[in-house]
Amino acid sequence: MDRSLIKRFGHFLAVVEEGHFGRAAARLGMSQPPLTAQIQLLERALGVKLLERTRQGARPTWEGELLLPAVRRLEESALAVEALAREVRLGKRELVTIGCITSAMFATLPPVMREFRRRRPETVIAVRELDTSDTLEALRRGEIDLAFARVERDVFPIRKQALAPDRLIAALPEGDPLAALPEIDLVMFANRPLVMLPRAISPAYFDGVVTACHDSGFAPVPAREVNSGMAQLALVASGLGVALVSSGMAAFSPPGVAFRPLTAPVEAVGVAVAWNQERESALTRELIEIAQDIAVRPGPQSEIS
Amino acid sequence: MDRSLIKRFGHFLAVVEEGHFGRAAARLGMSQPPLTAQIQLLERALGVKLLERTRQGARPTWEGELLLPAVRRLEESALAVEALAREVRLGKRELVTIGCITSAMFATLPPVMREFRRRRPETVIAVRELDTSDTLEALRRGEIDLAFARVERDVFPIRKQALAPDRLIAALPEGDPLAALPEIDLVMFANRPLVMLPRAISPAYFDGVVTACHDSGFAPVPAREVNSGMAQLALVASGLGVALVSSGMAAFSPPGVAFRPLTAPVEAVGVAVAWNQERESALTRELIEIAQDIAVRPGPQSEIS
DNA sequence: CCATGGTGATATGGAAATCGTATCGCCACG
DNA sequence: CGTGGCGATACGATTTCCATATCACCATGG
Repeated sequence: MDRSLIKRFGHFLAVVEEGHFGRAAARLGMSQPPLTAQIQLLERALGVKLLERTRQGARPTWEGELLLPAVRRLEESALAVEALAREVRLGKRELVTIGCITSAMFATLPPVMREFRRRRPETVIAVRELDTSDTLEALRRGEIDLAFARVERDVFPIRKQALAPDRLIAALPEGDPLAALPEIDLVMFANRPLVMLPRAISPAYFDGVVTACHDSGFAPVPAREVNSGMAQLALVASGLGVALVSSGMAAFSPPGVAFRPLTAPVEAVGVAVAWNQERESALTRELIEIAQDIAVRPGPQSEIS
Repeated sequence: MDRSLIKRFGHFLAVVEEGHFGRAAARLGMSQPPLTAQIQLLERALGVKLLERTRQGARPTWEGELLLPAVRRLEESALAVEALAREVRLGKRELVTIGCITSAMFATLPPVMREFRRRRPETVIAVRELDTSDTLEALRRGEIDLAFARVERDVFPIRKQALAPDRLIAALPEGDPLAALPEIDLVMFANRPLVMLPRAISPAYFDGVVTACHDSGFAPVPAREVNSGMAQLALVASGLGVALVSSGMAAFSPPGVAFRPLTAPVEAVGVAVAWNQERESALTRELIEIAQDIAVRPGPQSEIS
């Protein structure tokens, strides 16, 4: 979208709230004719008639009503940015914060935490469950010091160290005929709705799934998008589709979901330890070392059985 | 805020993502000098320096980093409006968005989803995993239409209908001596570090835990705080403490965690269905009715066995 | 030490966008 | 039927934003 339009959504909101072009114009500190013109430009750009002009003033059309909540959220987002900028304009304890994706929560994280606590019992560790893209963002901002996530490559200033390879497995609703099989040929998913995480959350996961499907000769049929691995499995449990998930998710054994290996194993980007090289500290270096040591010689806890 | 600024946030994002004014300008279809000028105007308007210019390019300042999440949300809001306008232009599609806390993801949600899908197969349902406080916020903002969360009471405009009572159970690291017991007397937790969710995330949970401990004659010894139920269990699995969790969390069977009932049952605020009465629709009313019907006569899926 | 190249910044003129003002078209209402 | 109030059109003025030319600075390599 041409971002110039965003300004005009403010105009649209003003007219809706006032129910009158003249009063809305006054509120916006402009005269009525250019306001009319701006609204007309907006309607042309969107290809949607937003306002019904009547002798008694203006009110939103049905289409305008549908857009209103989203336009209000846009307005609220703008106000939130403004408020935050004001706060920023107008200010850390020996604490390490680790961000961790859900699928690594019980395989990668616990052994690292135990070893670190053994070495430095006095250091406080906070854990935040985040998705991969959120971990990158949080690392950049310094909200977390370290992350266990599916980071594919270094992106300055974020560095990563791969810990172990991973693979995708199939998740189906219990009772699904395919669940009777010991393993799944991916081509069986060709006509099934596939519940996926958006690419923005984990590009490595998303691209891996799309590639695997294409390699099996079909394009994935996207079902609903969700915002977390748990929501993804919940939709599978609800019978709304099947999914490809990283093997770590099987650790949760959620009710209503059956996991099956794929006949032709599909590699996935494994969990890596990631950190911000511009915010490196002795603590983070030590945690990285521990994570690497544990990856080299895994204990029983880090294996799926 | 002058809404003209919003356009410039897009410029800011482009520079952050490219790390280079020239490449960002190319991406935005403009030349580099006016982009520099626009960013400068934005910085002056906000009174905040957003970018650090170096010989290697540009990267966000600390203040810029702090604003980034809000700016990204603004961008997402703009994209959402655009996408919705496109959908509206092409013909209406019915969509319902449900927010759900993790512990209700596999007990409360799936039967409701199945029944709703049976009745209205053409309606699209989106699911978002959120914590209780986030669901209230999302309901107010209209980002979700309905929520399954531990909402204790109505807070205008949010209404809630309790679905079923719940209780707290003990979560201990496997191998912990107490895990050998069939049930736990809560007083045994008196000197153990207790991993808890912050009160902001779920006041009902937090107050329930504190009350239960006091009723057993001790004050809880707080261990680390976490941002999600999964992170909470991960810390338990890591041996960093014990926890009291809602019975729904046992559904996950995470490795390294043993669940035990409490000798004296402790009631917890149960999952409720919540909605925004100012945004009620036929679809949300139907979902509420389904949830209530299922709560009155639960099927096998909604019980912990 | 110095020349060079690449970064963002400044200067300038022109095009495009947006505005205010004047006025129009339409029609519900008295 | 006249009138007044609504939004729309027309037009010139002003502001905004752009491309281009060039500059200032400095890390880098010879």
